[in-house]
Amino acid sequence: MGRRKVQMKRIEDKSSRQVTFSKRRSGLIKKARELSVLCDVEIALVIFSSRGRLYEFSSADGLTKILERYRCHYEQESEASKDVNESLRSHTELLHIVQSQLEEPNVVKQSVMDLEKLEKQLDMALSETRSRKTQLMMESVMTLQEKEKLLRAENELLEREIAAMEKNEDEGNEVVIGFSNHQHLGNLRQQPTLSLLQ
Amino acid sequence: MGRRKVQMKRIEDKSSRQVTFSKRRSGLIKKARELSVLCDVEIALVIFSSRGRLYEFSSADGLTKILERYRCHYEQESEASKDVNESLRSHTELLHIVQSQLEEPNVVKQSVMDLEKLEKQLDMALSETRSRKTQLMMESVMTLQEKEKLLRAENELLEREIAAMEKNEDEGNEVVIGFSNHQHLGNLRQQPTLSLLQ
DNA sequence: GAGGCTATGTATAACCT
DNA sequence: TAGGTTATACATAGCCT
Repeated sequence: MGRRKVQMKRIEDKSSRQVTFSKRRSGLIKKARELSVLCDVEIALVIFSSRGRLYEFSSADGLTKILERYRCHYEQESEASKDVNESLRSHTELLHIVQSQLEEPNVVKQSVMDLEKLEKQLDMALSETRSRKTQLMMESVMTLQEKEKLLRAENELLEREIAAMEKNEDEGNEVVIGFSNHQHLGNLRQQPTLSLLQ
Repeated sequence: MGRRKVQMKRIEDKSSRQVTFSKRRSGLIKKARELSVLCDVEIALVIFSSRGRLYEFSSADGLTKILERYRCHYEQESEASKDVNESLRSHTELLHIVQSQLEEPNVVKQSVMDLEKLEKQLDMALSETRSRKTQLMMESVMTLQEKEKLLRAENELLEREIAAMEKNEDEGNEVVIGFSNHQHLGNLRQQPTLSLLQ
């Protein structure tokens, strides 16, 4: 879109990066606005410059309201909104189902009782997923606490050994404490960091 | 950008609006991604289709960063759950409206649109509460992981000292390795176990 | 409805002031 | 550092399958 094709990687030159940021930012916001107008959809766009300055576009009041909370602490919230959206997705999907049910002409006659039933089912599915997530996290925490305990134990053992060695040093004796098991937790070291929470 | 210049107003034809939405949406997300990469900035883009489906782009940062930044949002939790209750009430109310006006297609459609809006609000409130809980748990996990790291570091240090002592033993030399800092993580021991997850 | 095609309108990279 | 110009690369409107 310019004199030359540009590689899709961070622009190293600070000056051109700044210029590109300024130009493309306004371009992006313009396009966001166009999309929201042309297609009558709600859009929220948040851009944090590397210096922490916030630029945003929002077509919806609701989203603006949420984004306002982000404004006070700048960079913090781009991530948060992602998380929210993630949680949001499943529920939105369910809403979509409800919606399509409502829009189907033959289903319009469906009673609200049925709709409420459907919603209850959807809610159940949701809370199931939610509690599963919670469970995974709890397990992760428990495992980590267990690890901590083991590491502390090992640590204590090692310190005792050192203390014993020091003592023997002082007394001019040989070290007699065995070293056979201060590595008994070695396998722990090989375990990759838990990633249940991604 | 196409065969003809397009007026900046809502596209009335439903079909072309849908097509345009699809095409421009992907274009917008592509550009958002490019901007985040080229200029190394954080971007969050959220798009709700008129049917309530969510599309998003987010230049994601590390988990740790998210947690660090999320702390300031704690106060808003109670507010969020309040919103939830409020929205739930309105939601039920809307369902009743739908029920009472099932015979009138036009009104139903309008109510559905209202419902959709309300659902979105509800959804956001819910998500916020949910993600608040998630954040707390994740923070706990992160803290524990940090602890683990420190303990491992301490452990390694202790083992090195022992190895050094052993070596000196074998060579009949005195122990010369200092013990001044193998306790530098001692304060960690005094910290009570986190109990954020109760 | 999703993809592919092309003519055409836009965005923008490199310059310039 | 910002804003204007121009040559190009890119996005996409209208069509078709």
